[in-house]
Amino acid sequence: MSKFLIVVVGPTAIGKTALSIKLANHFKTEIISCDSRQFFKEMKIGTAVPSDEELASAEHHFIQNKSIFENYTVGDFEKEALLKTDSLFEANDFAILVGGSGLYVNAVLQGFDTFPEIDSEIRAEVQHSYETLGLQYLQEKLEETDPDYYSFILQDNPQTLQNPQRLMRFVEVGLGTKKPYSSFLNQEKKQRNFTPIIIGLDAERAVLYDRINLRVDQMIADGLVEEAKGVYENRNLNALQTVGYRELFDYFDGSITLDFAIEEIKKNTRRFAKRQLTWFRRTENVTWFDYETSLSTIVETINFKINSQPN
RNA sequence: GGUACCUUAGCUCAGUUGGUAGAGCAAUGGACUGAAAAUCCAUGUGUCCCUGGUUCGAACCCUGGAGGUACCA
Repeated sequence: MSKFLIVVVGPTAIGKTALSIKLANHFKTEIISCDSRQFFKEMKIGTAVPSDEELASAEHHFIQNKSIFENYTVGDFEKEALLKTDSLFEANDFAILVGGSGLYVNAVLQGFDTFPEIDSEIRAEVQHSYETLGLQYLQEKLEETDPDYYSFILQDNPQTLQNPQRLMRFVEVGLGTKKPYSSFLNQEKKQRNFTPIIIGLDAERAVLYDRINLRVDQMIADGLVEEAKGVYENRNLNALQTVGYRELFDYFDGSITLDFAIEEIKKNTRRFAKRQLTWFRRTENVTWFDYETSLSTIVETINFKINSQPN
């Protein structure tokens, strides 16, 4: 029999954790978390990791297993997550993948082309050049190191030329490998030894936003301010470029009030949820459910999909 | 009850001598292959409180009404 990865996606605060635990219990299997911030053990309250009770009611992986001081990337996650699915599928026909980080879900479902490791000094150098010379430096450097890709972007997706973060990646690969970034793209597709079944959760926008606002208030009540204070001195780390922390850092700086910071956290979480929806809406083969749909309805759909698979 | 002021986008408000309206915030759509809870791009969504009138033409002027705020009773 083939192996099935049941994937639960959707915006933040929609109820993915609760559903994934029910599914794990129903299919008697374990959960792989696919959340780019819940890895970090220093960030517990602000990333809404599952509660102790939730963690006890199903086996979770990739929760609170890293430190913000590690330089953990989506490429690392891809490798580790695939090792985990392999080991789970040795004993089980099912595994659950749950998370709101679209890029990380993609990493598991499709994978990326493989790129050589880029020296951290080159990365820092590109960053520094951008900071001193501006966006134009990155655009020119891309045109120089990868003229084909530059004109492709210019024609196909010109907004990317305004995006320093993406351009820095293209340039650091170009400089670090002495080969064009695009020369690493479109390698042969990697095979996956499982069939994904993707479940999307959504709600009316007003309902979702109410849930977000309530959850932010709950995080504050649970001690998010203290948690953020504890990592304040490391605010420049990648992991801390995160909704819920940056706004509080501004409060610690004295540039905004606590009340304003909380409102900003709510607003930025709403915007984050909207970006997640944009990502998952364009993901193929997602079966969407309202967040209140019963477990039995969802399980029925999953079983139907399993049975309609050609063996 | 009287007097004054107010009523325009989801909110706060601007609106020239009368030519069917625009800012900020909020919001919405999108892109995205190792920072992704990041980063970037695009977008004004309207019974101008209602009614009748003046006018070629009313958010704007006039009548009457409704709601709100302040002060006086």
